[in-house]
Amino acid sequence: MDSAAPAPPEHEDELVNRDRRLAGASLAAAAERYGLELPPSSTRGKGFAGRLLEVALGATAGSRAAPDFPELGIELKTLPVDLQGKPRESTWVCHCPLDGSLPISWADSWVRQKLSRVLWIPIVYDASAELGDRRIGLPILWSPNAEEASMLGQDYEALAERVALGEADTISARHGVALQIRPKAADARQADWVVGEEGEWTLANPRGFYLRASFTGAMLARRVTTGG
DNA sequence: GACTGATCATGG
DNA sequence: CCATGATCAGTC
Repeated sequence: MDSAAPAPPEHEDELVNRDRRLAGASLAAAAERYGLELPPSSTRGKGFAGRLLEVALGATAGSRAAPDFPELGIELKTLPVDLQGKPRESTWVCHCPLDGSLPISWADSWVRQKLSRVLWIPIVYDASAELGDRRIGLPILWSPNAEEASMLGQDYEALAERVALGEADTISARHGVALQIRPKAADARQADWVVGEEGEWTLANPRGFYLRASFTGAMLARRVTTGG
């Protein structure tokens, strides 16, 4: 049942206030409130927190390639953190095409668009917590400041250059200070046709862009300790 | 404990 | 199948 799901928020304030009312709730409690079944384990529940918050906050984009709140231009991201508020994981941003269609410049990139305005919702838990015991934290509405945009842009353009040179095979998660490229697929057997170093077509594992935990951690620390 | 590569679920 | 949503789990 999704009868408890609200209509899309019309203003940023409304969106943020909705999450403030959810803050402190466990995922189990929030799931019950919105009529979602709690997955039987965290392994089977990857992505559950994100889908739950989409329902709870009235996101509309579903699985389409659009912001979660198209009218507000806001992307919703849950961010798993430990009890000290430190990110436990990197953050998925978007697919990284290896077929020659990836924009070379940061200004034209989908990564920049996706990250231009993000509502971060911390999911707070320690290592022993079951999925349902993880708690929803206070939201942070974020846009990259000059320093953050500069870091992201430099990483992006360095990575995009490697992709453009057909060095897909040599791209690993080791590159990039804030932004990295990692495998992103149902399993390692999945493959896409990509342009190789000699311009030939070869198969490679699908990749995506991720934000390193060190980057989101610094972002959170700045926003929390300075008040915004 | 951090980090990378691998993997799980849902919907169109 | 491909996009969305991420976290797991082995290795460094």
